[in-house]
Amino acid sequence: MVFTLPSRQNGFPARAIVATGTLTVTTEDVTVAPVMAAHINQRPPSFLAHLDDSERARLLEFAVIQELPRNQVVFCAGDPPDYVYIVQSGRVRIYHLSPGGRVVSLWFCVAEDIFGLTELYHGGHRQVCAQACERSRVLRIARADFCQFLEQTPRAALAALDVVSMRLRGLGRVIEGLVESDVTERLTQLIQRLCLEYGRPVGDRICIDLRLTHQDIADMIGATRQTVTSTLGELRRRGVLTLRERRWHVAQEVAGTLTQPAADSKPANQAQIS
Amino acid sequence: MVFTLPSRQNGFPARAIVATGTLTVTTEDVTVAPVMAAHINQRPPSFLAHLDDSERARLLEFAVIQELPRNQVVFCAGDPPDYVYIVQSGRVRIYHLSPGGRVVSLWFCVAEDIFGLTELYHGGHRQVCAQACERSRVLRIARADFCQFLEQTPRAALAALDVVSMRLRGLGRVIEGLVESDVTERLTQLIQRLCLEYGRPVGDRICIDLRLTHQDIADMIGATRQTVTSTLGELRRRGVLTLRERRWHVAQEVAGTLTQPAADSKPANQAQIS
DNA sequence: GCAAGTCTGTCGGTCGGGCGACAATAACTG
DNA sequence: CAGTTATTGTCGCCCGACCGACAGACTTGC
Repeated sequence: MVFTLPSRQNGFPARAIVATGTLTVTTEDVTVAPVMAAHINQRPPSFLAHLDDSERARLLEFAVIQELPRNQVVFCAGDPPDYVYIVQSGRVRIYHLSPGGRVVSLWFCVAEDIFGLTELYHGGHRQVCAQACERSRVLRIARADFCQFLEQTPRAALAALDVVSMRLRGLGRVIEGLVESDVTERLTQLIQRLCLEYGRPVGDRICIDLRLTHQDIADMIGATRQTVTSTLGELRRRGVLTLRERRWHVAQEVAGTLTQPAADSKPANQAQIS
Repeated sequence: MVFTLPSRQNGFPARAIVATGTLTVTTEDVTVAPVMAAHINQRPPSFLAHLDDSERARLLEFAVIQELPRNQVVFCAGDPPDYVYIVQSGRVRIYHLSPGGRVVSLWFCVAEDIFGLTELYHGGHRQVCAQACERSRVLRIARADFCQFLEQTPRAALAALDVVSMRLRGLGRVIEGLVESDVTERLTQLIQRLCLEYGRPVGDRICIDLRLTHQDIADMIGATRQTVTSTLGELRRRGVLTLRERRWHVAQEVAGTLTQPAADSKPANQAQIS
């Protein structure tokens, strides 16, 4: 059973293995200069990582393992939110399907990430769609069970709050980028974000074990496939990006130019007291 | 002490009283045809509304009342997240200040809304700014106290989760709009959203007790002030909006066109099984 | 291993909307 | 009430990016 989306005739091709050790790099991955190395894998602790062993064991009693073939849709906007999911392996894309048929990727879930909990309470129907980017395995937990677990496990509820907060902050940044920046800048910021969250140091560079098509990237930064292609090409031509042995390298000075995660917001704009 | 932002020389002028009874309409408010009336004030229950009396009382023991003059900045991106706030009266804007000095409004907090909790745990510094749109009163709770309260009060933690989830969904929709729609559409959707969240039935129409400048609106939908002005004017000219006695009226068929809150996502895009 | 399908790369045409500028009106403030 | 400041309304220029189209490279499945 393979799903096909209206906006493109094939399924989603990205199928990297992320955040776990194994990785199969077949075509492209993104690499960054050493200046970034210190910040690599600053990926926030996942939901499961917040729990201790006994809590985790208790939660997993409710769980059912579900195998997802590539491109399998887990749920779709409008579905009743009957389950919560935790990724064991693989990668799941959370996205909107706009009325125009456009895919708008919001974020990816990798190992240990939880998804589907946003609509738990007053959510009504699902607001977003979830689809496996690659062959994946997820744990499925019934909504009622999960709610009960959260009520009995304060730390878990706070963990969930933390995860959702993190995503909220992420989307805020995306909005800021969409409003403020042009495609080149959004693309640069995306590369940096991917480095920080999914980067893995390889020699003096950082490798991202994602295999995203230009269309995937376009869906993430709100651009068209063509623009992404040409912008990527232009960055390469300008020396900002270089493509060697099918791997992307980012020039050091550019990585420096990119805004750092925490301390960037303050300096540029100072409110004046009158 | 009045704050002025670099991007505009004056402060923020919006100063409506919202969601509580009192209202001072001086210039403009938005009104919608009766078709919407059934959905008015579908504003999700606020954080405080989730709590019972004893829980609320216990929380308020930690609280300190803080009066905010108009345009007072509560916190700014980069600040340490030492407090959580609950609005008692007035209105607080949560926004990003982009490197270019642009204001990007994410959402507003009105009576009983909580804000500043997104950075409670792994947030590091504040990611967003908060500023009183008008004279407001907020309750300030120290971070440690609030954390402790959440740990001891599972329902409160879930309430917080619910509130943050709601906002997450909201931002997802905003992103979808930014990617998919042009300014006219985004503006229409904004008006509808405002009707649903802040609308108050007046006669056969619905009144929004917000006083937003075109600039405010532009900051919310990612457009320029000029474009908002002309788009608003064009909608009026096309009969979609009419400005009578300084109040906006939305034609009924247009209100019908607008996507309804819950059941809109399904019909347009159906994934095909291959 | 060949054929079908997918992805990358490139090129004009077109246009929405940003930007600067300026006038007119409305809203505050002393 | 008068002067100042904020807000609305309008215009023209111009650029970034969308859109359609197509060729070549790569991947995948039979």
